[in-house]
Amino acid sequence: MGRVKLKIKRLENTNGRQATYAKRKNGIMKKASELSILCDIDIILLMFSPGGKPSLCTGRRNNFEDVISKFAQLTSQERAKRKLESLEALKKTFKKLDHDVNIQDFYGTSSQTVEDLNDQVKLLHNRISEIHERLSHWSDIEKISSVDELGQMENSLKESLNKINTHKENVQKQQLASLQCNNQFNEMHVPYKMNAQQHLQSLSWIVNGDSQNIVLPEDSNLLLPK
Amino acid sequence: MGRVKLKIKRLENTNGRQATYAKRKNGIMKKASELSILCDIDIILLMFSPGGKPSLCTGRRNNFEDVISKFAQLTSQERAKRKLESLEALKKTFKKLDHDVNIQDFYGTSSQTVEDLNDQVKLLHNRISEIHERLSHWSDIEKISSVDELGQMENSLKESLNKINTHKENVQKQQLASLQCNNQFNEMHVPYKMNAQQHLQSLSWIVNGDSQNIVLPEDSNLLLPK
DNA sequence: AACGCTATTATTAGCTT
DNA sequence: AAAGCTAATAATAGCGT
Repeated sequence: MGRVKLKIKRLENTNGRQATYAKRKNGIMKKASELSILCDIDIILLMFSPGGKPSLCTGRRNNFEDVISKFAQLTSQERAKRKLESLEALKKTFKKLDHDVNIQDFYGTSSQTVEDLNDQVKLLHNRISEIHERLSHWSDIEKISSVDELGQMENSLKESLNKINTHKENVQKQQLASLQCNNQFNEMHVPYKMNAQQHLQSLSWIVNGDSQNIVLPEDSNLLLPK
Repeated sequence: MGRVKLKIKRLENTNGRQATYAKRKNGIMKKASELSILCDIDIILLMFSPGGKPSLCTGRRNNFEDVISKFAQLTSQERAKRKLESLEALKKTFKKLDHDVNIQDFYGTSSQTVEDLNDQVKLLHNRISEIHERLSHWSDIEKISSVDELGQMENSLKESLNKINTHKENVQKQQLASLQCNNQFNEMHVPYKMNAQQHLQSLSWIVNGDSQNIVLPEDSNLLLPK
C-alpha cells in the first residue's frame, strides 16, 4: 500500500530495511494497541530493529511477564506431550543421521559440578554451531560457487520432490478412498488447536510461505528419505 | 478502514469483539510476518483471543524461546553486572585479610552458578531438540498425512530448486565470462557484518499500549552461537 | 536519519449468506 | 461461528526536503 506493490522478501538495501522498519513498526504497534483495546485482550508484540534495538508493545491488561507465563503454562503441557511422542521418532532420526548426539541428553542431566556443566554447555554450543554450519549451505546458496556442488544439491532436491509428490498422491488416494467408504472415520486429526498452530509455526521456519528461504542440512542423504 | 470510522475503545458486544478479533488477528499476523521478512528481524507476536485462545507469530529467523531469551538477557545483564561488582568488593576484602582463599573458586561458583548453568543447558537442549523436530518433518515425510502441508513442502522445494537453478546458471555465466574476458572481476562479495554492538550502556524507551514507558538496554547477542 | 506528502495498495466494518 | 462481499478508511513506498 504505497506507490508500488512491494514484494515480500528481504530488502537488500540496509537503509531501506531501516526506513521500512521505522514506518512499519509504528503501523504494527498501532495495530497491536488497537486490537488490545477493541477486543479487550492480552497481547505482546516484541521486535528487534535491524540494528538490534528492541521494541515492546503490551496491551493495557497485563505486563510482559504475566502474558508470557500465561502462554508458557498453556503450552508446556502440550509441548511436553509432543516431546514425549516425538522422542521415538527423534531417536530414529538420530540413528539415521549417524550423528554423535547422545539421546541420553534428552532425558536430563545428572552432572552437578560447575566444571561438568561448563563442559556440557561448550559441547552443546559446538553441536549447534555444527548444525548451523551445515544448514547455512542451504540457506546461503548464493555463496556457493561450485557448479558441481550446486548440481548435487539440485539433484537431491529433485529426489525429495519426487518422494514428496509420490507420498502426497498416496495420501490423497487414501483420503478419497476413506471418504467413499465411510464418512464417519475421516476426521482430520488436529489434536489440539494450539498444537496445530505451533505445528504451523515450526513448519514455517523451514517452509516460509512468503519467502524463498529453505533450510536443509548439507548432506541431504542423511535427512531426506530414500 | 471499513464502512465507518471506528472509535478505538472496547467493543461492548461480545460477538463483535470476537468477529473483529478474528479479522484483525489475521491482519496483524500478516504485518508481523511481512516485517520480519522485509527487514530481516526477530519478532514475536503473542495474543489471546477474547475467549482465551492463544495465537503466536514468530518471524522466520528464530523461534519463540530464542527471541524471548534474547529479550530476557537484556535485563539479566544488569544483574550479572551487579554480581561482578560485588565480587570485586569481596576480592578486595579477602586480599586485605591476606587470607589463603582461592578467589577463583568464588568466580566459579558465584558468576556461574549451577542453577544458571542448568538453565543454560536446558535452553540449549531445547534448541537442539526443536531443530531436530523441524528437520524430522523432512526426513519422515511418510508420517505427514496433511495434503496441504505436503503441498507447502512441495512448493518450497520447487522454489529452492528454482533458486538453485538460477544461481547455478549465473555461476556458469560468470565463469564463462571470466574465461572469455580474462579480466579480474572475481572479487565481488563485500561482507556486511558491520553492525556490531555499539553502545551497551545506552538506553532506549519503549512505549507500550498504555503510553507507559519501559526502559530497556540495547541488545547484545549473548545467546547466539558463533 | 527523520519528517511530510500523496498516489496507491491493504485492511476491514458492516453486511449478507 | 465462519466465509465472502465491497464501500470505506488506513497504511505506506517512493520521493522531496
